[in-house]
Amino acid sequence: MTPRQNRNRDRADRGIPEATVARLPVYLRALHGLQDRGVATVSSEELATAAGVNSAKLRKDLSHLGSYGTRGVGYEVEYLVYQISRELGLTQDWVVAIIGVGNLGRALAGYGGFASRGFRVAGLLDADDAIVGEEISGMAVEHIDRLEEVIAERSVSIAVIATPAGAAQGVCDRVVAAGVTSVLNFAPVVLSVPDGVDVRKVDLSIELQILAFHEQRKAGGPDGYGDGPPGPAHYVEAVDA
Amino acid sequence: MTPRQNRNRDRADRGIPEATVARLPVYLRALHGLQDRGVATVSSEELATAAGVNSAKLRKDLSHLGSYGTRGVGYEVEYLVYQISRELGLTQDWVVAIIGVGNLGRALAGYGGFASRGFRVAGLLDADDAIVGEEISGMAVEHIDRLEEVIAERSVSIAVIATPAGAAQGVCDRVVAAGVTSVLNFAPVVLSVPDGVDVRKVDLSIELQILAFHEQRKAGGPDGYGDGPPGPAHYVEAVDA
DNA sequence: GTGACTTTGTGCGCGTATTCACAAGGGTTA
DNA sequence: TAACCCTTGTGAATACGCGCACAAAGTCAC
Ligand SMILES: NC(=O)c1ccc[n+]([C@@H]2O[C@H](COP(=O)([O-])OP(=O)(O)OC[C@H]3O[C@@H](n4cnc5c(N)ncnc54)[C@H](O)[C@@H]3O)[C@@H](O)[C@H]2O)c1
Ligand SMILES: NC(=O)c1ccc[n+]([C@@H]2O[C@H](COP(=O)([O-])OP(=O)(O)OC[C@H]3O[C@@H](n4cnc5c(N)ncnc54)[C@H](O)[C@@H]3O)[C@@H](O)[C@H]2O)c1
Repeated sequence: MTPRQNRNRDRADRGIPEATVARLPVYLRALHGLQDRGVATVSSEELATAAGVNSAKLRKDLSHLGSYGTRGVGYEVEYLVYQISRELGLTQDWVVAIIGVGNLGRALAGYGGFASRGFRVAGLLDADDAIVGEEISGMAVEHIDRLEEVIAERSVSIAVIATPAGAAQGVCDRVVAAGVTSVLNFAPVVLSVPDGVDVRKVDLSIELQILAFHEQRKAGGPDGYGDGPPGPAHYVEAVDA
Repeated sequence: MTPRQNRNRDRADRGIPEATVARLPVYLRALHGLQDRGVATVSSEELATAAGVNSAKLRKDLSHLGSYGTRGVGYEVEYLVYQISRELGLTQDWVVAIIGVGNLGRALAGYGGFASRGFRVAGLLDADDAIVGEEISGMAVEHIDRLEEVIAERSVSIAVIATPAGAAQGVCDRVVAAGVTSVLNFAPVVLSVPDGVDVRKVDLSIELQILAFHEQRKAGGPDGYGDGPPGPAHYVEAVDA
């Protein structure tokens, strides 16, 4: 009603639900797809379908950033892209270092999906002298001893850990000590970090196990095979008697 | 109280919360670590710490599988490993096919963490003739044209999609048509599948964007920089007037 | 055998997330 | 200008997950 429309970010302030934050990148991706197809305006229904969510959820998510839609019309794609990008912090570049340049590390190093979202890989570090010096995707692998220097000199703000599990906590402690407060961990270990540091993990093995659980259910469930657990003798008490 | 202890899986039947299922693999990993160190018994407190969760949550999670602890003592590591493995369906092997053998696909192909959990990679498929025939980790890459045969002949039950985004939905449709009901997707697209098919996605870019969001918050939030959006002219209405 | 001690299993209250359903708001057309 | 249509933004209801706190249940020492 007020002629002077309230400034941007109306209720955006603090407190966007974590579940919403996790979906914003999905909306953003869908919006980029619409942009590429030259679509200028999109309804919550269409965008929700493209993002694979319920349209009410989409609207509520977007409402957390402010009132950026037009009733009766929908959302302006370009504007929404900008607002979500800003909210996620993608209007600036983020400097990433990848630690552990093995099978996975080098796949990550060459991945184009990083740069296109404003994540700039500024360092590849490894402990193996046979790998140090090697050039991967136009960048030389450096020795892990230089970790602290690299982080400080290049203002690394996100560390990607792709070392074996045993080395991950040690590496994590070092990057945190060096001032990094965001870590993406691929090693199958629970990293412990001080308050104020965010860790996100990607664990393939866990994903497969979750799939296996559901797959088993579809196939008839764990009740499907009649014989009890083939465990050691002292477990029989739990079976019957 | 009943002398005849109720059969295994007391309330295990149907209905283990999804959140619990997602944590069981973490507990399992922690338990394997304890096994390697020769620990025979563990309390919920210890295991919870190792798994990075609250001990009450751990106990409640385990209670969904049945009453497998001993009050005053804790849980027998070996027995718990077996029960969780059984619940997750890891007492049998699962046959996996990896589709798209690029940077990421070949990292996955050589990953030892699969086999150690009972996931057997039985096929590597790609559309690029330059890659087909190549041997990776002791397995020859096959042409995507043979997808349906491979799935049928080797009883593939889990498909891992590591193709470019544009090809993912097409590949997904084919594996689903071929009878696969579990898909792990690395391509940055929302896959649409019929009911009864489970899709889990791993999206690095999303993880980084979530980290960026929190990183930005720590640095002072989106209110940190005073100038309004540098957007096109027709957005100024939303800025002020 | 008994009592003290330890740890499980869970009832309960709380906060968060999801979904429905609709009034309010803006565009559009005659 | 006015009536109509479409879509947003959100109140309210529901479902879900989390963690505290404690009684029940078992062990262990003596
Ligand atoms: N390859 C996959 O597909 C895959 C999948 C899921 C999880 N992972 C996990 O990702 C991690 C890396 O996997 P990978 O297959 O690339 O392993 P890898 O053995 O090929 O590579 C690990 C690299 O880390 C380096 N490294 C070891 N200790 C280090 C240290 N202290 N500092 C710096 N670098 C160090 C090694 O020299 C090696 O180059 C592992 O924890 C693995 O469990 C891998
Ligand atoms: N590399 C990474 O670190 C990384 C990280 C996150 C996500 N991803 C995603 O994973 C996917 C694969 O990434 P990548 O870096 O390995 O890409 P890539 O280009 O190196 O490999 C893709 C492979 O898929 C094959 N392919 C293309 N169309 C196919 C089809 N219809 N059927 C079968 N195979 C086909 C190509 O021949 C190629 O070998 C992409 O969607 C990418 O966005 C990759």
